[in-house]
Amino acid sequence: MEKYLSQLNEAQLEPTIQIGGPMIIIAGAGSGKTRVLTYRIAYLMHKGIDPFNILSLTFTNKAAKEMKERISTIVGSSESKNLWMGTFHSVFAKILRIEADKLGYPSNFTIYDSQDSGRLIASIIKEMNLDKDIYKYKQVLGRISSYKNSLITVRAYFQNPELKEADTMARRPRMGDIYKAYVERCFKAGAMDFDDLLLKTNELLTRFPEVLMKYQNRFKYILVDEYQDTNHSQYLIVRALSDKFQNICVVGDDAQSIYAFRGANINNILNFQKDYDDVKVFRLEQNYRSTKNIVNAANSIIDKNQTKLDKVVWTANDEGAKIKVNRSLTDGDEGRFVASTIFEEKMNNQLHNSDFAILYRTNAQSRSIEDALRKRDIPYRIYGGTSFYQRKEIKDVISYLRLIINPADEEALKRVINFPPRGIGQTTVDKLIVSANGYNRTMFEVMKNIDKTNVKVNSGTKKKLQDFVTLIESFQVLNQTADVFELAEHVTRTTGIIKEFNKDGTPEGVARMENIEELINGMKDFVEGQKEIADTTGSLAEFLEDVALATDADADKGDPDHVALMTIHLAKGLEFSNVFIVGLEEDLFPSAMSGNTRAELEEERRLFYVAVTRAEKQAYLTYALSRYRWGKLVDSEPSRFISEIDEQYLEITTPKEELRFNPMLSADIFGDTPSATSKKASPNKIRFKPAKQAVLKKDFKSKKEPEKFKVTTPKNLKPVAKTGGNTNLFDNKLVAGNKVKHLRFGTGEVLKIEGAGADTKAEIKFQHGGTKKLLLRFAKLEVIG
DNA sequence: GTAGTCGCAATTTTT
DNA sequence: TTGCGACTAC
Repeated sequence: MEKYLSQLNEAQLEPTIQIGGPMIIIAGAGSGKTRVLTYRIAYLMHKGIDPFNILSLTFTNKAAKEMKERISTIVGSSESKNLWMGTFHSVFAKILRIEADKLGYPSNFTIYDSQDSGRLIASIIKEMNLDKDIYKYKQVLGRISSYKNSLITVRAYFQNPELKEADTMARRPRMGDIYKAYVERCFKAGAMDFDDLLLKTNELLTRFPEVLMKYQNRFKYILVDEYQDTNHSQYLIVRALSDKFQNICVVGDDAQSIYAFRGANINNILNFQKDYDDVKVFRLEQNYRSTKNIVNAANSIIDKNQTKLDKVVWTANDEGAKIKVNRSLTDGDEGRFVASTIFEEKMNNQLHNSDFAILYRTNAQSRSIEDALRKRDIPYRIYGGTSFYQRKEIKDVISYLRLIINPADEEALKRVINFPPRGIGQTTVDKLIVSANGYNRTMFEVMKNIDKTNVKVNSGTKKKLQDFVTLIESFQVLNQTADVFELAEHVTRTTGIIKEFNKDGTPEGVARMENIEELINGMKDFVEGQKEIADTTGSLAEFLEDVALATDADADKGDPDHVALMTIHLAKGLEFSNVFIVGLEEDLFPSAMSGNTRAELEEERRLFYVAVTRAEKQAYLTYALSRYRWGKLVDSEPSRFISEIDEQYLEITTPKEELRFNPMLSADIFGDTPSATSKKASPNKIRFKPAKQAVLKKDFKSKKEPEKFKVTTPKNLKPVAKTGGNTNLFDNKLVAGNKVKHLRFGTGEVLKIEGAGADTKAEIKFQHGGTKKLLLRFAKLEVIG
């Protein structure tokens, strides 16, 4: 143990060996807080505290797993195995299963993911005959989620006229009714959504003092990581559990609070000292991760925020390289810039793919980056997005398994009752739902007792329904003896899922098959893995719980040497040698949705801070002048965040090719002139338009746009039919065989056209100067025959 | 009841 | 651009 403690600096050591009492560790980015947390837990155990009495709550399952592994190398795995470690959701799901009967739930309750919740809400809105344009299911879901996170139950909702009034003002007077129906349907289906896992835990601890006492006595020592991202519901759980012994240690960084949108309350960390008596406060301010340039640049960003704790992050590391800022014409160019930079850096400095990460604000941005990486044969992996377990085919298989465990699970039932198609259509399903609601029974029960109900279906359909019930029941029997792997294989075969995806030889079908195979292989690993863990049985129920709470950040498979692509949110807690932060444009980052309040903008700024502080050695900021958004090319302007960084930490780079090929530059859209002399005169300046002018400017621009493109497309270039009414201005096409004249390369013949839209290229054989591929939107081509 | 086509809305971020 | 829901034709 001494050996480990000696690795810590003094600021780290103090909180590590502080055993009892409430304490807060305010840990700057890269200050080694994970190390402090792990060593602290190891130290507690070293001091004789039973791991059964330690609860450690982390932000992701992956973080928990890694921490557990590190602890087991210090104290041995037989000890560390008994630690309670995981996300709020996974830890309390386990506890809720144990205590489920107290709340009237079955212990095998299903966990609805957001997709299940969304579908159920959409279905309720439809059943209530409400206008789906006013009651958008996503907004309704968000609203319900925030009620739950604030512990506003259905009853509390109806007792508080203000809430109802607020929803009525928002033109959604029936919100409370939807909420009520949703909660009832979840309960009837034996299902909890993500928010329920916290809400019901609170209910459990408040309604049953003896249960509270039991867990207070069990969790004598509680640690919470990423405390700045806890919501009210989580806050109350922590408070309740730590109330007796007050051995509560929270770790966090207010500057990295980026989850307010899902209810995280930054005040939890800001007010921690008021919540407990004699709070010991520790600060970790030395950054071990990044260069001086990066740390200082990040500090200059976060300085712009008003709401923050007092803290100065510093580093003893090298000065390092400046942050490179790159401007591109389009998102496609941005991708190419990133790919070619990675390519060159790898060559020049013997770096690995895994030394690079590309971070973006929204998942939709990954596409253009992917395209460019693929063209350069750079292996990459996308984290997040539609995760593996969200894929249709996977959810279908999982839904069968969920039904085996819990036939009341309505969302699972609706997914697979007619998949693969077995002649049970929407009409029949609707009848079942109506009947089930009428009898206050589950759909499955209605199907099973169809003769005793008022459901009117023809005899053929009745037979089909009964067959389906029998099918599921036969699986349930098999589940008594078979393990997860065997069961899943049986299910996919007998239901015809395999056949369904195999029958069309389409690439999609093949890909889906492969995904299902991967799932089943994963089950095999799960079965094997569980055998080694003492207190688990490797049951289907456990597998499903893992799946329900798995995040894509948890998965770690495939070739480890890849470039990582992910949203900034997902990157929190990670570090990479070289980091690209792409899409630094107004209305994208900061997001257009966040522009209204100071608080929202500050959260965006913290997000930017998180992004920059991921980099160890080199950070790149990129932005494009125009970008495809929902299929249309729209103009963008540089993010205000770039200009908020102190200029001395930046290096502005603009590739030479852009100057050469880019007629847009000569259109003087920056207010710069493109001449070499003026470039020299202000090499490191980006001109920023004041944000306030943004709206005006957009109007102005949209009128000017056609003008701009005349520059790129000479008048006598024959326009070919444009697609739809879509204003895709790049669609003027050449055809192979055209004779063209290029300003620099002279005359030539078009050999072929490839690509589409903004990426349309022409391969042209010039009379002098050989064959070249030119991007049409850059090349000044004149058709001469 | 099914399958195929069409039109429209969507993009923040996730346990 | 994609994906989903609604509509239509068998």
